Amino acid sequence: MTELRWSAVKSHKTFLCKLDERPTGRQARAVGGRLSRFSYDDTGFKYLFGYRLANARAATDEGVGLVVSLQAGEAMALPNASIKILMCGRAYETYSDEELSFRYLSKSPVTPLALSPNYNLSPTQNSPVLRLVAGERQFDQMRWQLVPAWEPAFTTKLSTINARSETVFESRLYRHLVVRRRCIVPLSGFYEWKKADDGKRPFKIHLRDEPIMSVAGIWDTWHPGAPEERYSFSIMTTAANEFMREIHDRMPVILDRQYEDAWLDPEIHEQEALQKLLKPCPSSWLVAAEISTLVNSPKNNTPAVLQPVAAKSS
DNA sequence: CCAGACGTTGTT
DNA sequence: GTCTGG
DNA sequence: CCAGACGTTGTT
DNA sequence: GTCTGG
Repeated sequence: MTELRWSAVKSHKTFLCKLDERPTGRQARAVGGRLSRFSYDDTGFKYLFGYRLANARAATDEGVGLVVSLQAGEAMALPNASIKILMCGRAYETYSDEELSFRYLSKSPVTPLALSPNYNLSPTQNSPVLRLVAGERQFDQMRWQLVPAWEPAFTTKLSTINARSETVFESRLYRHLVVRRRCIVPLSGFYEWKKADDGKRPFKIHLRDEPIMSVAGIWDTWHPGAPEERYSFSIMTTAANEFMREIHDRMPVILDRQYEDAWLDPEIHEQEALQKLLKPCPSSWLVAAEISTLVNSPKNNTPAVLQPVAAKSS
């Protein structure tokens, strides 16, 4: 029997351990901790919550998954264990219809988008997106998190809120989109969380000299032509520039205004030409301010989210 | 041929 | 839908 | 990105 | 921990 002591655990939490051998129900029952909510199947496998079942079965080649919950400092004994412990975007849009139209269409809004400020744009929410339709710039509301056309429902389990610019031309999922379906996501700014000893500290990042940044994106149509037709998009990411590296090692691709036309033009297909646009913007374009953790919950959508906290050395 | 992946970020 | 792996 | 859920049987 | 939802 090997004993584990979870001294690092600060509060009640659930862990996934990986065992070389499956504990029997009796042993597992005897070890203490908070095991009252396990269930069993008829082969003696032990589960906590339904989806753990799949994890446990999938792991049989390398060991068996067992989920346990312990209080801080609680110990738990496990049989025959060389135990491995598997413990292992957000943005804001405060511009108006008018500001958006003058910035990108050089005119008043023809078909108003009826925008209201979003201080906490989160994945799966809609955002106005600029693309070229029949040669004309056009805004449409699209869902942030690209849903591939072949998904049976307008949702996906894939992590498609971002697309890595370094590999997007090789990606089975994205490569045909980056060649023909590019778009611009107009953001007032975006948020990043900086890891610190005391947890994650959120920052807002925006352009120093412009109220709106043009973020490179790709979009797709789900069930094209059908009544339930929907649009969705993904934001291109790249390595952090020197400025952003203080906060995070990745950042969105912010386009130079002179390259916006090229990025939107669906007739441009050459990878080399497009790849040149997918670079980190100059550090001098950006400013950042630490904000409160109010931003953490997507439910908080008020101007207070943008309020800087007192300056602090980092 | 069919089955299964297709993605990102961050952490160990 | 399209590609890779078995 | 973060927040929040994550389960069953039987009984009231 | 993993997964889903916003």
